[in-house]
Amino acid sequence: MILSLDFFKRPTLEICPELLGKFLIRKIGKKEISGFVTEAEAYVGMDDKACHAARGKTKRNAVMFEPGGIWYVYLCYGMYWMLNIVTEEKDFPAAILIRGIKTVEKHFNGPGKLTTSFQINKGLNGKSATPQSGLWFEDRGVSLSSKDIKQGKRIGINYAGSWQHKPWRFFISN
DNA sequence: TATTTGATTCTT
DNA sequence: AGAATCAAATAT
Repeated sequence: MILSLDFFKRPTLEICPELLGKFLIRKIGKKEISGFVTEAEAYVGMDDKACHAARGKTKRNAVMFEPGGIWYVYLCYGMYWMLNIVTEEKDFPAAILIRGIKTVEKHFNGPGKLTTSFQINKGLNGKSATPQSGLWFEDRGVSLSSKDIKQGKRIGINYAGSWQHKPWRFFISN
C-alpha cells in the first residue's frame, strides 16, 4: 500500500517513528530498488535551530514550507545529497531526514550513502512522494514492536546550541 | 563581490 | 585530523 500524501500532513514527531519499517521505493527506468527505513531524523519548525528553516524562508529551504508529502533534496559538503520528506501543513516548515535504509542486499547507513545508491539528486527536489516521481513510500505490513524503536540525539548539528540535544533521531535497534 | 559553512564520508 | 567540493548564506 502506497502511503498517501495525507500521511505526511501530521505532526512530524508522530510520523518519524512510524516511518521506520516503511519501504522506500526508487524506480529508475525499468529498475526498481526498495528497502525499509531504519533511521530517520525530525527537523521541526522555525524554532529548531538545527532546521534549515530556522532563519526564515530561503531559496534552498523553500520546499519545507510547502504541504507535506514532497521531497526536499539538497547538496551538502559539495558531494552528498540529503533526502528529506517534507511534513505538516503549508507554511509550517518541517521535514524528516532519511539516514538509513535496509535493502535485501545491503544496509545503507548514512544519508549520503543511501542517496548515492538510490541515485537521488536535485531532480527530485519539490516532487511529490508518488510513483509518478519515481520515489515513494510503501507500507508493506512490517510492524515493529516499540522495543525495537530507539531514540537518540541528532547527528552533525553541533552548531545548533541546545537544540542538538533533542532526541529526534529514531532508529531500529540491532 | 568575497568568504564561510555545512543535516557527510572516506582517507591519512 | 584532513580532504573532497559547491551552493547558499553571510559578510564586505
